[in-house]
Amino acid sequence: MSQSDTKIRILDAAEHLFARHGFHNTSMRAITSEAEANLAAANYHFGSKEALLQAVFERRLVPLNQQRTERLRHIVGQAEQAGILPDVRDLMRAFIEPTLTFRNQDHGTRAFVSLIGRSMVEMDSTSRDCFIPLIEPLFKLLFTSLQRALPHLPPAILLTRLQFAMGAMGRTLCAPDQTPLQVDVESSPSNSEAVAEALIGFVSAGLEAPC
Amino acid sequence: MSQSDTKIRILDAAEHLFARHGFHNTSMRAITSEAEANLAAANYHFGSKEALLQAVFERRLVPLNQQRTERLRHIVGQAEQAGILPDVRDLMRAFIEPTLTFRNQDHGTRAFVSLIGRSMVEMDSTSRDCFIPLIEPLFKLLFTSLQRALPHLPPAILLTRLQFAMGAMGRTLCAPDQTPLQVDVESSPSNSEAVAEALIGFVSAGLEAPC
DNA sequence: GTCTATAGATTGATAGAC
DNA sequence: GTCTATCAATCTATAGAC
Repeated sequence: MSQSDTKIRILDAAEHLFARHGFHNTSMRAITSEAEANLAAANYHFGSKEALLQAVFERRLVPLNQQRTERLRHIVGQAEQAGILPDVRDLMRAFIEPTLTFRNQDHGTRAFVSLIGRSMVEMDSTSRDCFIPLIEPLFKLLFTSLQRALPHLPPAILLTRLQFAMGAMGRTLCAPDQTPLQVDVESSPSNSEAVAEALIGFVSAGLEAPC
Repeated sequence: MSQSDTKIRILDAAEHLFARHGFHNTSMRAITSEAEANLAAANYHFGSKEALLQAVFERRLVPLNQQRTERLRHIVGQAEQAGILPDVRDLMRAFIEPTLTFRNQDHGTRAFVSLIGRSMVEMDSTSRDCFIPLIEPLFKLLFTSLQRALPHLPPAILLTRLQFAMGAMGRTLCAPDQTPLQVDVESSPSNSEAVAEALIGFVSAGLEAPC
């Protein structure tokens, strides 16, 4: 075959292991082993470990971010047409919800969303060098859209609050099921939709808080 | 000398490098090099790399958490005595503020606070095994205190929201100066106090949001 | 495109002299 | 307690047969 599915199996395995253990704590051998492929094949297809990470990001993040961009533009456009301010909750939902919907597609996208969450909160330079260029235009669009929704809020304050929101969101995407700090509680919202709605409500309230 | 300061220099270097590059991306050689100590000396004093991480956590986190515990207990006690509900902002300030105050003491504590932030958001199992047992009792106290402040809120919802707050806080402690996703903005709140107040306002608004 | 074999560097940890 | 020297394991990446 001209395009072997080995390449895809390696991408899937890398996605899974980078998400679970992080970039530096995942070896090429672990990836090719899980992919049932050869170590040399991975370097043949991708060139290096870092280039493999880049490929993992690009495969899914480009279409996902396009979807989010369109939703944001639509909300801002509709509000402009109606002569009203865009709604903070609508904007944050446009940014957050596609990620969670994406998450529920299959095991691959599920792992990918964890990787996104990890990349949003980690400081690791390798991951950030791959991730930030792919997310920055969308982040700027979100920022300017929120400026329209909250015209009274100083931009510097908005930016600071948006960083808080990214922290809350990143941690949630990274480990949505598990409760990292356990507390005895009957039941926590298990399904993604409930967590997403709770997150949207939380960050919207924080963004809209009085100054 | 019976207790060489080599041990302390190694602790300081490990604290700094673990905070900046993470556990797995920091080598024992990098630590001993920065500490101007010998590789074998580090293993002599601490036994292993993981035990060194444990020692880094314990040195500062135990007194810091004791201070936070006392502040939380004081707020709950005062409210109880006055026959009113404790205030969410006061509770979150008691949890967050000592960390930032601690941060401004010297370069060592500054690096340590970054490490705490990193540990709050990362999934890495090694760091978590060392960190979680040290923070869990305090986290449970914060949770029960917030339950008193927000008696109408279902515990499961409160727990979910508290996880969001931990994400926002962890990311802030991890990288308070730098703006990971750059946006052109005149000036963002540079000093720790302003960021801390913004964070307290953000998470309190999120916790108090209607259900 | 896929494999074996291996180069070349780096890792955590330890033995043993002083 | 501190050092040199080194072990054994692991890592990324590549050369070369098929």
